[in-house]
Amino acid sequence: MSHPTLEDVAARAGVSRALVSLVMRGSPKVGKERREAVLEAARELGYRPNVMARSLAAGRTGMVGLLADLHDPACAALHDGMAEAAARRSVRLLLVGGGGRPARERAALHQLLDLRPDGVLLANPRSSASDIERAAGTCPLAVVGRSPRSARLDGVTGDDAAAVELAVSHLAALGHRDIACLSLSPRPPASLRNAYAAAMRDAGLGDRPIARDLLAPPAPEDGGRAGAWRPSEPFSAAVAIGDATGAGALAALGRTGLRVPGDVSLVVVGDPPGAAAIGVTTVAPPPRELGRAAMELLLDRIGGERPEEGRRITVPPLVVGRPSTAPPA
Amino acid sequence: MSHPTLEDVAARAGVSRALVSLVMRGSPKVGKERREAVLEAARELGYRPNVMARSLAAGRTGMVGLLADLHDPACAALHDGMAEAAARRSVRLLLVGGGGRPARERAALHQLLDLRPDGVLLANPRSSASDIERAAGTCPLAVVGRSPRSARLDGVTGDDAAAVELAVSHLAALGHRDIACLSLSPRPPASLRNAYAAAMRDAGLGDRPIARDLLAPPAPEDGGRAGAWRPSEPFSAAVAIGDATGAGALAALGRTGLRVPGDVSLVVVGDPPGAAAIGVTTVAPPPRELGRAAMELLLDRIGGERPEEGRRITVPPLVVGRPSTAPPA
DNA sequence: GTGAAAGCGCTAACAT
DNA sequence: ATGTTAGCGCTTTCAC
Repeated sequence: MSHPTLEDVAARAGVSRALVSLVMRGSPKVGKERREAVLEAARELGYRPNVMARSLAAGRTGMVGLLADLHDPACAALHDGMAEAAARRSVRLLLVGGGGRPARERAALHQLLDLRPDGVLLANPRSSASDIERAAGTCPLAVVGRSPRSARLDGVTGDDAAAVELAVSHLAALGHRDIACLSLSPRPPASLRNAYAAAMRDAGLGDRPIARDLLAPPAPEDGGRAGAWRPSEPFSAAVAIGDATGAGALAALGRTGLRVPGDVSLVVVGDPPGAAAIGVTTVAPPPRELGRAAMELLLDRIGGERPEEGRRITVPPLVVGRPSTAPPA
Repeated sequence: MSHPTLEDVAARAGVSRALVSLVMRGSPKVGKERREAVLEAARELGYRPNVMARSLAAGRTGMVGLLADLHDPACAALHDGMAEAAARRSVRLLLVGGGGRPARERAALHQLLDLRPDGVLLANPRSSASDIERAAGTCPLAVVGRSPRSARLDGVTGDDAAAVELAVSHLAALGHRDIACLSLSPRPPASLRNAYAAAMRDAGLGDRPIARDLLAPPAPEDGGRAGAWRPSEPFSAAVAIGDATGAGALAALGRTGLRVPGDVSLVVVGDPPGAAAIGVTTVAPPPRELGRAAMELLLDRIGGERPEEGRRITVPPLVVGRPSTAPPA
């Protein structure tokens, strides 16, 4: 028999279906005698409860859905943290791949909600605020990675400003004094500019404007040849804000004769793909921790807490030291 | 109403439940009039069919489960290929994270099977052959990434020997003549040794033994200082077999004065984490293609095909050229 | 074409 | 402590 049912087990153990159901759910009010008989029969038959049937009857599914982009390298650690927290409360974690594009994510979200999970976790969602709010009307929901737009939603995020400060103080502690700050964004948020300036001040250093690129193009007389790029200002270390900026900074440095970390130390605020492989120091909230916190928020809500205001958790950043940082030459 | 049911829709449209069910499943034998009324009512109510109830009644869930290790960088592309093939047949793809450790994978597999998916895909499974076979007894199953032990199971894999040959011929085409071959494995499979030898012969070159390390330690008189490692044999290019070997080779080259690709070109057979970020040329089967093929195998089986012998698909390797390879100096 | 009736496998009162 | 009875929301014969 490929899929024995509760009834099969009951028949084999010589008891009623309800009794088997109680045993399977570990009810304390079943005699030791019968319990063992039931367990024995179930084992012999290779019985496994049908989650669908159970959910339908119970009105809860016992599972939490995660919508995430598998291409995000932090996704695995995020999932680990969630799985860990879920396991502690014996909740099953199911993943559907959002895949980045909003249209695909929307479809995936629907697919997830159709399963009637007890709750939903959205990792770095790209969906519209209204889609997310509609979903939240359907079942408990928490957002991780970005701040949810609606104030009623629970969310777990990192703290970019704290990360910038930490990056600067890390470099300062290493002995750097000329610490530049890079951002691809044409106008970085004031919070980040302030964080950089404040951290430099705290370290007793003077800040400079946040730049999009610290390397001036080769002078015409150089003939534009590779290797002729030079720093537009002297600096021995740089903080690149954001994954894209980090990648760009590395590429830019690669075009110069500048060695990392020999000539310049580099810290990326964020967690770009391949950071570990490339050996670049990063400052970011540990994704595992983000996941754990989000799952806990969600489980609280599933457990019955229904605060009017969404709760927000901020996970402090951590420095992951890699070979791209060293004391100045 | 948070979750309107079929009945709610029926009431609103003034028809019977069965009629709504037919419409929802796109049956052709419903009058245009009533169909539109039903669709309208469903839309107004925001009706979404309950997958659980539907599966329970229909005896199929319309979903396939994927068990994969999210930490595997190829996982995302694998999933994309599967999702693409699944979407064409309107099957939902659900992921549960195996997480590498066999115990955890075992639990995840059970969790997946408890959902009664129409089929299961195992990506690089570490589970025991007996666990896998037991699972295959439960529902259609296909293995991707490794060859399934049992001959009765469907499987999709790459072709390591072909990849080695392709790597060698790629380097030969670039103009390399001294092409070494590295493997961390103490005794690489004969198929790989032969593939390397054959490819060298085809290129009109002489092969050499596969080595675990091509860099001799510094001679004692050097005082063991970094940068003193030297090639134990002259070579201008190397093929590293396997992710771990690739990482090791890069690290080893990093300890020397040897530049990549200036002094030596490197090709990794496999797809180590961060290969793209690091800029190392790889030769491997495109993971997306592996996923697509596996899903198609599975859907055939779900569709009713039940060949006695498991079917095997081999996806040919592809060269992904990156900066670690260049013509010899 | 349309509706009524019988489950799918399980849980959760409610009896006993 | 154990069995009985209704459903959960849907699909699927089978009559009309």
